[in-house]
Amino acid sequence: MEKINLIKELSWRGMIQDIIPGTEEQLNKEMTIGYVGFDPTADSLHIGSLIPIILLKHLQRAGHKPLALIGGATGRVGDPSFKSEERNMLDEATLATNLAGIRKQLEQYLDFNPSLFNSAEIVNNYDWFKGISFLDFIRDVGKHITVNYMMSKDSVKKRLEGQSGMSFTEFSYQLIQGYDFYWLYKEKNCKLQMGGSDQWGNIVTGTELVRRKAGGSAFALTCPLLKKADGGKFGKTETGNVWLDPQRTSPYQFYQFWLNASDNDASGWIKIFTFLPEQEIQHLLEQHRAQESQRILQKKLAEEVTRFVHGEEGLQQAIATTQQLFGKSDKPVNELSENDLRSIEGIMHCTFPASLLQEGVDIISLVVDTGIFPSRGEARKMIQNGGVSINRNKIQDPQQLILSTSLLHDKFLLVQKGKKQFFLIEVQG
RNA sequence: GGGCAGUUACCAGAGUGGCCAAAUGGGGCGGACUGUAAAUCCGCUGUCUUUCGACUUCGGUGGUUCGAAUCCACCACUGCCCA
Repeated sequence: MEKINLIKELSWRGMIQDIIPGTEEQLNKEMTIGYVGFDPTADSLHIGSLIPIILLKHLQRAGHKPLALIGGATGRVGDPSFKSEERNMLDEATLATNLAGIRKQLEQYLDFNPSLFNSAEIVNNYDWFKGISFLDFIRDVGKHITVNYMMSKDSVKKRLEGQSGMSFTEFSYQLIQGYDFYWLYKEKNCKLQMGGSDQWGNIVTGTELVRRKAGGSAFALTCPLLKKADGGKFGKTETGNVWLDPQRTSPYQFYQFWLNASDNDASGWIKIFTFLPEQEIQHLLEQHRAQESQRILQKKLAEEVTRFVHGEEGLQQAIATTQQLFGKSDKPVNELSENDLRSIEGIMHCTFPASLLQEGVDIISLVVDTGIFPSRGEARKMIQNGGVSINRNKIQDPQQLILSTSLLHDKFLLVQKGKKQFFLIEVQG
């Protein structure tokens, strides 16, 4: 395998925000063990965690050994970095399920084959923290770092200036995370930590501990935090977070998320979230500029990331569904075969008693009884705003009756809430 | 322990006895335009309701008043300053 220069690779992709001098030399010198921490805040990772995963993946591809640290201990405390308020602490049971879920996911994305010289590994910082007493910790670790140093961190300063204050628990967080790095350095010869730029302060505390307590040198780099070009939060859709777990976010929804990227976002994201080589990306960018309405970038981006996360099969499903829902939008809906309708993956299915349709049901009752809308008032408002369609026909009149003659293949109704949220009602009985 | 300031809808933040379901901004959602984009414009944004309207909300609990987010008392929480 030809040697990839990790730093060069990451920097053309725009994935380096801060880097400790000497990191590149260290990586060129020897096979280096590097780690990234994952927060066990849910039992699935979401696309925000995709960046750390990709960082590890790049590390592995460059011939170094990736460690994924799951924060079993730190998850109990809560990272205060740039959050305006203290986070809820997780109870032990939730934490355990979350850890298991995340572990399973990580195993899909990194190569854990133990015969590999640089096989990935998962570690849980609870394993080393559970044996440390508070006294030991403040004596052996706290001793090396001054409060002045800790307070000078931007993440801490912000909270001290803010309205909500900061508990000692949160303040200690950087020491705990710093100790992780020290422990991994000593026990696993891990010399590199990567993470989002909001972690920079915590990471540097770690390298500081390695230097003062072990007399060694440790390295680090951070990746810019992602925001949408319009300043919005990254990774949200109409329906909430975008998860990696196909149970929570179907491959179709996942694919749609990327497909909906704005031009500005897509050009940055394609470098970060795909492994395509520089030349190919340059080429795509040019193509896209030439014919913006074709959305070449978005399509490629969605394709690559969906394949990475959900595999070829998930991708094909997602594309098929997309074409059924959007691709034929100028053709009449009844061209969709029964099979097409059934195979539409990732949209919400609901059922409705057939008998009621014989008489005709008013649109509002239909849409509320199937759970598509939570209340009649809301459904009415949405219809009055022109936000509801049945079988691709916009409903104009909130009083409108839906009859069984509207059914596709005598069974289905395709309901749209807004432009992009689809529901398939199947009549029964 | 003492002094001061604060607690309003998803967030920020006005409101200081009736005109308050509560200004404004942001966010969210929908629509138009477009390329399932961005920008722009328009509508909705406490709950229920076809309309009228009904009901619940301004940290908590009591009180004053015909009437309280607004006044009073106590409690809780938060921030700042002093010890």
